[in-house]
Amino acid sequence: MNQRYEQQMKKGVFEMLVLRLLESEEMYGYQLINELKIKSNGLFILKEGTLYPILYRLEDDGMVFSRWSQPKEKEVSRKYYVITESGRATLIEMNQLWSDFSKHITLIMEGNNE
Amino acid sequence: MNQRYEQQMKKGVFEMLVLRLLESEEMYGYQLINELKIKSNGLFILKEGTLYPILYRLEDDGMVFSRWSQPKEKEVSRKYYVITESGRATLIEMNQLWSDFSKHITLIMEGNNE
DNA sequence: CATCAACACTTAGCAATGCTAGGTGTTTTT
DNA sequence: AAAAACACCTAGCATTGCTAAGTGTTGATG
Repeated sequence: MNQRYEQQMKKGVFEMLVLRLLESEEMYGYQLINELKIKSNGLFILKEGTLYPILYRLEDDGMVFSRWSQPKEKEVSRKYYVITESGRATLIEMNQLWSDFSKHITLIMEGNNE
Repeated sequence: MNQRYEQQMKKGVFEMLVLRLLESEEMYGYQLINELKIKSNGLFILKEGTLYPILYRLEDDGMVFSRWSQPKEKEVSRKYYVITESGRATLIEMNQLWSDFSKHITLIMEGNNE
């Protein structure tokens, strides 16, 4: 099938998923990509050129804030992202919205051919 | 919540939903907008500027073809869209993909905070 | 019967977002 | 020493939904 459709379906949930991962614990960019890949069983593989702009947007919107780690000898400095109260509140709403959507979509897709 | 997130979530399933409606019976543009609105309980309201480009894309991709109705006296001519074999096959794949996505997303969203 | 809403289709141009493809620099593996 | 992996950044492109405009018809409203 056309790869385009697959990509389009994935769009729109990336921000929610990233925020969801950050709800559990603060993470840095590269880590988020790996965690999402693992947790989604390889279904959601974010590209760096996709993730970083998402993080900057979330930060602009006040959903997260970032801090650079203080690396201990022979460690790279990493930029950690931390979810804010506003981010947690938004995540709850996103989750609700998602439940609604998926319920309705499933209904339409499985509906009888009347 | 930011309206942006809502819109983004809806993107990506519009084509699938339109194709699903056309699977039941041929329809014209305006009709599709109303049917989707009713079937989704007002959740998915396609704008004309969104739907028509979708239909043209589906047609370009060979998922549907269109025919103008021969209006009987005092009736407007309407452009009906009919799903093709290729469209039916793609719809099956889209449906499978959607099931996969929603399953994984729900898992991540509901997963324990480990 | 004039006006306005609803029906029905079309499209140019804008905004948002994911990706490509490049860049920088560090650490680990080979 | 070289290559791969880690970690971050970003300009520019492609796709897609929407705004806002246009055309023309039919039906309701006063």
